[in-house]
Order: sequence, then C-alpha cells, then structure tokens
Amino acid sequence: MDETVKPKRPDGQPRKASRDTRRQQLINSTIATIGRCGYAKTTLTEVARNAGLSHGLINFHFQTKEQLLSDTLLFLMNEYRDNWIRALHEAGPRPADQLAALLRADFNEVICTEEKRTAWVAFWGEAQSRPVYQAMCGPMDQEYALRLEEICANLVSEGGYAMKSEDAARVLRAMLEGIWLELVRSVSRYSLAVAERTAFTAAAALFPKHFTAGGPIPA
Amino acid sequence: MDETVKPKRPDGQPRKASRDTRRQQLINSTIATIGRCGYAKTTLTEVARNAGLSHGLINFHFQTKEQLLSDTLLFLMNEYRDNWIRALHEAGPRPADQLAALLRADFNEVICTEEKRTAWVAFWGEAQSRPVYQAMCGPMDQEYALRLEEICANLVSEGGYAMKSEDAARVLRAMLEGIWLELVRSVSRYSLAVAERTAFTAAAALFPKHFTAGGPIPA
DNA sequence: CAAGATTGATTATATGGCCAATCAAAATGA
DNA sequence: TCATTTTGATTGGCCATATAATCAATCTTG
Repeated sequence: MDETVKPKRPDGQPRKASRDTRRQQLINSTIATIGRCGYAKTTLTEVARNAGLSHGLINFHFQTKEQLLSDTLLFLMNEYRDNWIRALHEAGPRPADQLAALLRADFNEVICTEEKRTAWVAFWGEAQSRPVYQAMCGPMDQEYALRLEEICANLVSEGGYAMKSEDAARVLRAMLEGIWLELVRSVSRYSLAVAERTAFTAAAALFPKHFTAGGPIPA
Repeated sequence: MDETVKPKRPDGQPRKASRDTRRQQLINSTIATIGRCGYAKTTLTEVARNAGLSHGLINFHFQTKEQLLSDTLLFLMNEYRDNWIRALHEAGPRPADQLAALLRADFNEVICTEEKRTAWVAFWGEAQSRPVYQAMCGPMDQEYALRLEEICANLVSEGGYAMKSEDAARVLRAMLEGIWLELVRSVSRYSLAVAERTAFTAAAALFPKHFTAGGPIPA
C-alpha cells in the first residue's frame, strides 16, 4: 500500500516538530504577518493561521504575545548582525574593501527581503514606546556604529580627507537606514541594485580617492 | 464677586469650542499619544484623556478611529509640505541656496519635534499595510523628490560634477529620512544642530564647489 | 506506555462605536 | 434687558466584538 508509515500533514511537515523548528516557523510567520498586516493588526490567530498551526501553540512555545514579538525582533537583529560581521570578516584588511563589504551586506538578498524590511520598519515604529526593544537594539546599533566609524577614520587618514570621520560615518549610517525605509515606503520601489549604487554614490562622494559609484577602486 | 460670567473649565478652556479648534486639539493629542504609547497602543480613550475630553467626542468629530488617524497623518503631511515649500520660496534662485533651504527646513523646530518625529516613524511602520496612507503619502513624496532632483540637476550642471543628479538626489533623500529615524531610534540622540551639520556634510561631499560642512559657500 | 507537542473550546479583558441625556451658548422674542 | 427656545457640542454608560491567555483533552512519537 502507498500509505507512508510516518503520517505527514498536508503540507508535508510532521505534526510534531522539534522545539526549535516550531519556534523558528512561528517567528518566520510573525515576520510575514507583520509585513502583510502591519504591527498593529498582527494577531496571534493570524500568525498561527499563516503558519498552519493553532494559536494555542504560540502560548506554548512563547509565553505571551510580547515574547513572540521580542523574540522575532531578536532573530532579525542577530541575523542582521551575523550578516555584516561575516561580510567584514571576509573583506580583508583594506578599509575601502571593508566599507564596500558593509555597504553590500546591507542589501544582501537574505536579510533585505521585502517582508523583513517591512517588519524592521514596523519595529522601528514601535521601538521608542517599548523599553524592551530599545534595550535590545541599543547595544547592537552601537556596535555597528563603532565599527563603521573606525573604518571611516581609517579611510580619512589614508586619503587625507578634510572632513571629520564621525560626520562621514553618520552620513553613511543615516543613508543606509534611509534607503531601507525608501525601499519600503517609496511608490517607485527601486531595486536592490539601485539601492547599492546609491550607497556607493555616497561613498564615492565622501571618499573619492577610494570609491566610484560603481564600487571600490582596486589597489 | 469674583466668579467670572462665562464659566471656564479647570484648564481654562471653554467647555464648548469651535469645530476646528476641537479637531486640532484632538489631532495634537493623537500625535502626542502615538509618540508616548506607540501606534499599536493608541486607544481612543487614551487620546481623549490626553486631551482632557471624553472619548465619545472623538466619534463625534471624526467618525471612526481610522478617520482620526488618517486626518492626523494628513495634518502632519500638510505641515511638512508647507514648511519646505515656504523655505524654498524664501531661498531665491541659486540652486545652492535652494538645497540649503531644503536641508535646513527638514530640521525646523516646529515640524521636527520629538513627538512628531516619533509619530512619523509610527505611521511609516503602518503605511505599507494601509492603502489609505500610501495614497496620501505617494503624491506628496513624489512632489518633494521631483523638486529635489531638479535642484540637484541644476547644481550638477553648474558645477560640472561627474555624478548622475538622480543618484545624488536619492542619497540626500535617503539620508534625510535616515536622520529622522536616527533622531527617534538612536540611544545617543543627537541635537538638531548635529543633524543639520550631518546633512551639510553630505551636501559638501556631493557638491564640493557649492558647500562645506558648515553650509553653502556664498557667491 | 510515557512524555511532550498540539488542538480548540472557553474565559476574561480591552476597546471601538453607539446613543440618550445633558449642558452651554447663541438666537429669538417680549 | 431679560426669559425662552434652539442648536449643536459634550458626556459617560452600554454593548458587541476582537483578542490574548488558559487549560483539559487529544494526538504523536519514541
């Protein structure tokens, strides 16, 4: 007979999954739901429906809705951090290559999907009224800001540029977040390629000896 | 006797105010409430309490909560638009002065308060899931983008810069929105003066013949 | 069979919308 | 000038609904 020994659900998933698998599945569904319905209209029932599970299960794996949401944000933050840390690690010692790696990493197809960008902006919108989010984001943001300032300082001393390196770093940081925002908000949503080109245009303007709008100038 | 003929409320306001006065008062309270509690936790009761009025009154002046929120966004948008239009009008014909006016206008103390910035980010977070907001923001954003691109194109042809003017405009636009976001999110919230300096750093990098980090170079 | 995951009915709570009663100010009339 | 009426803003209690949380029963798998 053609019945499988281990009965599967319609979607092919085993009914009983490991703790971590389910948690991740629910987090992914939360991201998708926030992306589709917005933060305010994200309900447990909707998250559960998108995951094809019952809403009671959410309270089993996460104690409260708050937990689910902050664990989702935590996942996004770790994913984002891992991404730029890895990119930087692979970039080698030249500051121009390092900045290029940071800029490209921001538009990596895995972390910069439509859904995730939308979820990020939704979290930003709620962050200032939730100390929990602030506490989580603060250190992560600062780590990134510090590393970026370091790289900018190296570029400034290398190229003998006149500007203050902190100002340059602030321009780049703000622009990167701004592009994410535009990718979400803009009617004429531009592609990731255009986004990257925009970032390098800024880098070229700030550090003309190291960059063109097409990318870093080879050694 | 010292009783006033027209009895006033404890806060000095007449019990009965004109339609427009009340509407504006409720919109202001909505901005404040979104700023303090976030979009998701903004309830009619809370908005009414912050305004010192009963919640029933909101449904009288605005039919639904949706109405109240979209009218609030409309107010913010018109205020923002009026601000940069006026600034541009007062700037004269030189493109460098025009860009300087736009950059400064973005950090005007009236439109760029803590509360309003926070409310803006909250609306951005919800916008993609609400066609109503999209429809309202789209044309306004496009008008601004168009004007900015025009000015950048003039600067590029004036200075003979090598870059594409649309790329420069995109950098500036993204950076301005990014700075607003950072002013809301950042732990080390910087002052509006620093924000303005950052914006001019970008302008100086893009258009070095026209700007320094301190502002536009006089004719 | 035991342990743990999963379900879905149930409960408690919060919130938006509704509305009848109230009240203040303006309009009207004597 | 003062009393009366009218108008429309304002209040607060009420209700229907939505939603998060709970939990006992059920199902899966080892």
